[in-house]
Amino acid sequence: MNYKELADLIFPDAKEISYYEEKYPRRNLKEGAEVLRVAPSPTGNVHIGTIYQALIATKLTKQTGGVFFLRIEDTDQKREIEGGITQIINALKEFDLEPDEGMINELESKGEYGPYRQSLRKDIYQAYAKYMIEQGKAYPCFATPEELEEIRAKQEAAKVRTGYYGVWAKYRNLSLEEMAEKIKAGVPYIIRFKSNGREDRKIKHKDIIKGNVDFPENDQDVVIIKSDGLPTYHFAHVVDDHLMGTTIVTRGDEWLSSVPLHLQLFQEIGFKAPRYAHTPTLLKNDNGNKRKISKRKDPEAAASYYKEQGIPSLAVKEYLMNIANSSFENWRRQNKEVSIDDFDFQLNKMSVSGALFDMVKLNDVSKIVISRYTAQEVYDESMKWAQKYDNELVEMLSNKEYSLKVLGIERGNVKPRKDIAKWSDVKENIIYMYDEKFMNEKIDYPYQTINEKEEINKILDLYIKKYYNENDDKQIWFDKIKELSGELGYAKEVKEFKANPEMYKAHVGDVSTVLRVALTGRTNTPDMYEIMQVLGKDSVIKRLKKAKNC
RNA sequence: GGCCCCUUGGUCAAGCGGUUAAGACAUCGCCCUUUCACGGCGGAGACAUGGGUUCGAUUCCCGUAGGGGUCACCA
Repeated sequence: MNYKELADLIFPDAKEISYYEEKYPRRNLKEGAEVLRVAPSPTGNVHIGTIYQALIATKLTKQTGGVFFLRIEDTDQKREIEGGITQIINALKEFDLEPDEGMINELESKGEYGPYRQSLRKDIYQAYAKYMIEQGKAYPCFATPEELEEIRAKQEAAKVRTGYYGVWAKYRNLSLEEMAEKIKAGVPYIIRFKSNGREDRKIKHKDIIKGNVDFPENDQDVVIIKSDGLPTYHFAHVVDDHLMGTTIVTRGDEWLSSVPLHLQLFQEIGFKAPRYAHTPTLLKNDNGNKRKISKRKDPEAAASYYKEQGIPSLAVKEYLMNIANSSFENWRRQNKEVSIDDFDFQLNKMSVSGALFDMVKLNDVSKIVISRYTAQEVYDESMKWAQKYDNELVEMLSNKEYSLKVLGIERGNVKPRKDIAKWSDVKENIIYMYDEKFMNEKIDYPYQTINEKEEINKILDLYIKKYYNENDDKQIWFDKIKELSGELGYAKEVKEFKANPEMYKAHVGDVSTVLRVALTGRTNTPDMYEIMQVLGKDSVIKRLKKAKNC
């Protein structure tokens, strides 16, 4: 019995690896072009970290003329959920991060290096596992879960490292005949890597983000093919990223500690290893402690959360880009109108430590992003959001022509309004502009300085009868409010009032506030002149009268 | 516990042996001839800690503390 015969016994039908090496030739890309991928598992809610990785990958591949592909890592069938792949694809689409290659639905893919779904690549992994066995670099292991548990218990008692390595690897040194015999007898087994590493030797790794990191060599005989015939992550990573021509592996830094294993695997199987970039984890503040954003506990971990909240995906992307390269912020301020694609992203400028995901800052980014939208865009996006989450808003917006005017207030000028951070803010921001809402509601008018009913009515009356004219331009309109103020004993200028407070009842600002509150039911609104223009004469009069009669 | 990573204001962060230690968000004050949202100006606020190395350390080295990750037939 030799290695070849053992390999044939275990994988009788597996092809030679030369078949796959020819089928998936090295990519022919121009110098400097990078190939990156995002490789999520279809386990449910898409994690915001996946979006983060995809953002980085698209930036880098677009900048270098490379390829960005999506690979589905579904080798753990227990954790898989139905429709998981579709969710991932849709999430990437939502954020406008569509891959050049990869799965396009649950079963099909585009690109020459597929399948891009690991469970569909079983024969490929087995061919390479067979090759490893032929080389004497992998072997069948017959340890049962109980045996493994026993080994662990002994190791813990002896206070040594746990794991399947060295003298603890009890099936590693079985003779080939013994192995064959057990297999023929039907004893269950899995395939393990036969590590030649030594824990007392160091390997050096240069990570694009983390820099130089030294580790002890890997000496664990890790499982490469599980009992269901599918590979573990480690083996799939090595085979796939080799075959698919990945040049830079970006992944969360929870993977950093398996770099020694992966490098060793690449070397032993005879592939050139990719470069690695381990990205810092997105953290959140949990009662004063930082911790990883968790899919289970934190709603904001789900990529879908932002859509539900009505935060534009572009805002999320800009925020993430901010975390990735802090110079983005400065660049953005100087390049307000151009696409995020034009920003020159640098992997090696990423921070090495994890960043707290800051919703407040996201909010700010989002306000700026939305402030650049036209009224039409705000309308379309709000409507799209409302149709899913807020019927009342749909109802309001269905008066399109009017809504466009409302949303257009103080928009599109040099200093656009920045009061909407998410589409769910829209309703509250504009609801008072709709007569069918405003006129039928009981309004608590929050008058400020001037708050006696009689005085208020005097102002409103005089304004309606003598001063209000819907055709006035802004200057005249305001001059009239000043005159009205003067007529009733209020200072026409605030400064004037401050200089001689005893001479006046109050000032023009206070009078304006009365009008504002009467008109809108609130003290804080956008520019009152524009509001009155949008409302139109009938509505203005109606509203002032309603306030009077309250 | 072993191994590995990290540590600049409340948060994100520039910095890469000599700086008045940038900037953004948040916060506070003032201004922007009516509020708000903007915008402008300004304030408060930081190099975890102890040793080295050096003429000089936020920056380099070592220790300590704190935080994080990882040690599966999960990824």
